[in-house]
Amino acid sequence: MGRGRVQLKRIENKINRQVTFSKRRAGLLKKAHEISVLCDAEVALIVFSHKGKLFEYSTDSCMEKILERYERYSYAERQLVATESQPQGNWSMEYNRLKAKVDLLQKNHRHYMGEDLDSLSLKELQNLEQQLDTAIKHIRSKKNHLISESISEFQRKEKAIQEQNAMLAKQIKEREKTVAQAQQSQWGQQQQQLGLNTSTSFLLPQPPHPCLNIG
Amino acid sequence: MGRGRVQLKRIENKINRQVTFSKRRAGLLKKAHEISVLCDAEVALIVFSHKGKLFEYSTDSCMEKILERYERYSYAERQLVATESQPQGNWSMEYNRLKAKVDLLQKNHRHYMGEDLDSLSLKELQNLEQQLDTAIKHIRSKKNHLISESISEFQRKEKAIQEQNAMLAKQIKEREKTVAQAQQSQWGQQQQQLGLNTSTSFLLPQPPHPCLNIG
DNA sequence: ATCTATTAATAATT
DNA sequence: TAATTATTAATAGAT
Repeated sequence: MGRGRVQLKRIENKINRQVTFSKRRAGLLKKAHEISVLCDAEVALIVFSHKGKLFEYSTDSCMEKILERYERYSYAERQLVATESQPQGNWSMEYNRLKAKVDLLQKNHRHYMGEDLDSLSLKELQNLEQQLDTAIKHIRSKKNHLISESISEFQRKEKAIQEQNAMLAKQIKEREKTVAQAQQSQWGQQQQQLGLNTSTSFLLPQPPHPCLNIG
Repeated sequence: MGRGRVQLKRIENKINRQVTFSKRRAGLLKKAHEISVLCDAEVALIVFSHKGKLFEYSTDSCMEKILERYERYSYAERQLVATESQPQGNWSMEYNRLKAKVDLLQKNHRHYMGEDLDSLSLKELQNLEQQLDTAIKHIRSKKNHLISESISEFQRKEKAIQEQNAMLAKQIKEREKTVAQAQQSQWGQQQQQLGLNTSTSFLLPQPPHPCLNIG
């Protein structure tokens, strides 16, 4: 949009760069405001010029609140960056920085517990509600996942145990057979020892049947 | 830019708002990147959707540095305020103690955001769910309280304004009467000045009635 | 998601 | 720095 297209790289001509910066900065701030109003979004925009001058836009002019909200969201990564070493220089400053962080986290935590809500605006309450709603959905989904996992684990175990049972029952049956055969042959031998003809054995009582009922 | 111009006010249609948000968000992030490259500027852009989802852009992906620069630039006071009670003895120990606290709070916070749930047991998840449920109930109750408060505030205001309206209307009517009487008496005087008997005045045309329609 | 008629942004120029 | 203008880019509404 302009006479001729433009390469996405640093404008080397200082004057042009300055002019383009002014124009595009205005456009960017305008668009930030527009999306904020049109789409009911919360926007924070910070621009430092090449020369170090600050320009900013924030929905409802409350940059601080938006930045706090941002920190709440992205603390996880932040911490990884900040958890390296201990401060080399000003202990006092670092200590206070950390203390402020603790205060903020504790305040947030109370809000997440549904406490100390008096200081919050309607908008903030709505944001909080939405956040908690999302969180609770995640938690329920995780919980349900765990539950269904443990159910299928139980089912697996049950099946395995039943199979083991069946195998054991089979083994027992086979052992019975072996025992029966052994007893039978032993009994035959006893008859032989008694000098009786095996052909007449069908007239004699059978050996007792070992009966093990399972389940 | 688009078919028909657009009013700068919240898009009420939910679908349209969502679509416009997607499109404009992409455009905004792109433009932020462009000005950053073309003009060698440092840009931080944070966008929370209506639903609370976060989108961000930052030059060279170092949001932290830019936010710190911002705070240095415009909120130098902040750090000065927090300089009160400090540990007298072992700075290192106190610092680490505080750091541990921050870690714990952040871990909790992530859980309250529905993140990092893998380390939690079923029991812990159930506790968390219950806690959030309670919190959300408090928040909703607070929210509803605020809403009903602002509704009755509006009603009060409406009533007051209506009463004022009625009073103003009454005043205007009285003023009309006064004006009419004044005109009437003026008209009567004119008749007298013309030497006519006032008793015959009923035969003469009445003075025009000044009619001020309101609403 | 993709298309396209339109508006908006802006690069070059004055 | 501020207009103007010729172009390109963004996007609203439609599909």
